[in-house]
Amino acid sequence: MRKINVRDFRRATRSTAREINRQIALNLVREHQPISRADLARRMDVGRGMVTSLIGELLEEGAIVEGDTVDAPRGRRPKMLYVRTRDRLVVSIDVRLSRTYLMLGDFSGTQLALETFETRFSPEELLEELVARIQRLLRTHGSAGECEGIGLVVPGMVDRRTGRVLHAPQLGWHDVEIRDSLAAATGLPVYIENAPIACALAQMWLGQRGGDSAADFVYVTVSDGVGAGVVVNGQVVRGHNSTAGEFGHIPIDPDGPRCLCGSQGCWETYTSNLATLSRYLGREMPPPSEARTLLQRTPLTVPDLIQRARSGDARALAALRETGRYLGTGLAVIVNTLNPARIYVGGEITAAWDLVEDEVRQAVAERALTRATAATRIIPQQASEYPRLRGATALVAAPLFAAPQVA
Amino acid sequence: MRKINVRDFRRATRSTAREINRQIALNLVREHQPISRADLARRMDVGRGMVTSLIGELLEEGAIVEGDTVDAPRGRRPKMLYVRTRDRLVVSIDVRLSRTYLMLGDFSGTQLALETFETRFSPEELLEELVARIQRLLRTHGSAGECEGIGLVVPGMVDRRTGRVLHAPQLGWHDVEIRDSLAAATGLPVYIENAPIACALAQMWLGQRGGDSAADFVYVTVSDGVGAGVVVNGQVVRGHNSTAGEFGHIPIDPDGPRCLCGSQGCWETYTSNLATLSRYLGREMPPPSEARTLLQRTPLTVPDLIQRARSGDARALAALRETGRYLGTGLAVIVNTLNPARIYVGGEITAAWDLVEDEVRQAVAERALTRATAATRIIPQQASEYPRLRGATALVAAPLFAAPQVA
DNA sequence: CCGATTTTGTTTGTGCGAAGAACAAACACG
DNA sequence: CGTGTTTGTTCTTCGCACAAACAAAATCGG
Repeated sequence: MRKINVRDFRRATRSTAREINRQIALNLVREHQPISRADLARRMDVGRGMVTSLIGELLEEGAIVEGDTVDAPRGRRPKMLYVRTRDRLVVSIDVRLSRTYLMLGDFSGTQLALETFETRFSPEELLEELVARIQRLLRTHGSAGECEGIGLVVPGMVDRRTGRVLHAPQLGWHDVEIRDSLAAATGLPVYIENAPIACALAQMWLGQRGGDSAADFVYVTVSDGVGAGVVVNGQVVRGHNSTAGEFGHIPIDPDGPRCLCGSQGCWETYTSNLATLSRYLGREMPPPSEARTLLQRTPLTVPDLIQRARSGDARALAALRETGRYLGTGLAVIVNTLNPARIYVGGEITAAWDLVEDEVRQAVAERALTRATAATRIIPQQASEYPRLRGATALVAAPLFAAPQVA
Repeated sequence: MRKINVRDFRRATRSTAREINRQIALNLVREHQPISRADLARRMDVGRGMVTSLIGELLEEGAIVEGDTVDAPRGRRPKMLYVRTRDRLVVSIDVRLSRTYLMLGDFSGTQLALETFETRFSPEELLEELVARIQRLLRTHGSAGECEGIGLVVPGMVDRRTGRVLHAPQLGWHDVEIRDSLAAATGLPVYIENAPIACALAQMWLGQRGGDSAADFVYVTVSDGVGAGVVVNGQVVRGHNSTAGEFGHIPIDPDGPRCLCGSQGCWETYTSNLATLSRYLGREMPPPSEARTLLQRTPLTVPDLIQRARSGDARALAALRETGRYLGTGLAVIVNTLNPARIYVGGEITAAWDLVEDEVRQAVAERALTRATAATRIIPQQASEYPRLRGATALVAAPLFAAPQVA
């Protein structure tokens, strides 16, 4: 039950019904491919005639392709339909504190090429490096298809309308323009988004097919900072100023460690990678001013810590478990306030999920208000799946499959 | 950018475009009434012919009414259009811990009759009492119009599909069926919802016209418990198990007072009415087991406390201010995680808003992550406006104005 | 006072696309 | 090789957006 925005609505025109049905057909193909026209007609509850007409348009504009005819028990054998993905390329970029990842993939998220380089903190230098590498990638792999766009994921808040990076503390960026410059330099459409939201989009659009793609879920990223991408009613929550999802700074303990945000005892100060490492090293969470440099210089990483825990280092295990417990405490807040169908967790700690899962679950269960919410599925996503790069891909691919905006 | 749910979609049919445009026209009338057909055509960017046809249908089914012709500087004088509200009645019911409120009003929320009685905690007895009173109300005021439905607001979680009250601690209800019984006994459609969500709906649908009805806001109710109704992208957030919005139990201090929920230091234990009163009385927050009875027996109420504060009782003022500060701490969580355009606050404490506003604002500003979010408008809604009863009215009225579900 | 002008509201054709029926194609089976 | 079955196409009907012409009701200017 949505309210119509009387200041910004989209009236139905002659072609609106067609647009709606076209997108439904496209999404049904995406979800059930390979699928025949007749099957599609049954699923959409329309005559086969209309499907022929819809599919005809989709074929013409190259959104889907016709595959081979396939065997059937009786009657004429159907020609199968597929979403065209293989020759539609996407450049996916993940800018992180340490390194920047650059991937060339296709619409389904399949990786064709992957390279990384040390992140330039100056937006101009980063732009220059990116443009050069993108052009080289596209020259090298140009035969594989046409590039439909660039997805750019940054660790910070992004204004979706203007494309400006409002605030990215890890990069030291404030109100930085990069989307339009990159688009101008490459001649390709560029989509920019903050990391947790992009990860949520990837889950929504590139999650396993037939997999119960929930309309209500949260993707929590735990790494240098802690953030979340929230999906409600099948839509990403961006908020009024594009800054929704900042769960990293919910208070856990008013007397807790100082946080970069200026407050004390934020969730982040208990569950970020730095927090976990500090716990292991037996020191206090370092003061915010030293945190960033320390993070870049320290030889020990969370994967190292997990390695040690697995090798029998009891203190490493304890440090991870405690992070798990605090992680659960924060997740309980999400569970109670948003009641998502599931929570996906991304970040280095997921590599140790078998070690910390019990702690996380228990902490959630302790604070969850109902039995149903206490049982909320919490699903780790391994870093080896490159969730942020998949998110960047989703940024480009998703708009072509989204429901048309109506009313 | 919404994802189409391939398991539950609504295909566009011949009449879909008409439905969409009909609802848009209806909502434009609602927002800009009195409005002429010609003006409507300009706002919708269509020919006047189509508006004539749309309005013809809406008039026929009684959704809108034609008013008098009105003066114009030049040309033919337009006939003004209005949403039909005066002779469309709604029974609004607000079940609270102490008393139950019963209102007969019209579609615009205008009150025709209001009565209250002591809440029966037994669902059967409550149902009986409600049915008797509703029938009497409708007999007495039957001449004013026809009743279109009953809106029922309860202090607890409600499953919207089944209409069952999942959990209402204040009433001691667990998985109670009342919607269908009430519908069967009265022959009227009954809509049931939990209080904060209903208040949010009222804000969305019955908020002042021309008032910037935001698509992203949160309605926080502070009274015996603390809850919230969250609106994102113009839609209420109910969550996967209809339990979203339970902000009352976000942790503020792990060493804080025990809470009814079994945890410690929940927001509720610092900002509920009981918390404020306990603070004034100089005692610890009472243990959960005694809380409910104490709350019903204590002679002192929050309005009393506000009265004392205004009369110069410094300790009363301090207690209220501290509640304000904690209120702000919790609101900051909402501001950072959901980034709403505004937050509405309802509950007894709003009567002292001038006394506590500074504390609230400051606490929010301290923890808000950006300047924009720190400036999030926080708007008190006085209890004298009966927000929950207005919410009950909105439950009945809103579905008739909602955007048609498409794709 | 009467025609020109302006604005509102209705009516009337036209074309897009859903709805459904009829038809053609492709295959299995006896 | 006919018959039945399923897929895919074509064709007709009808609702509704779209646009233009038309009728109605007011002001204005001579």
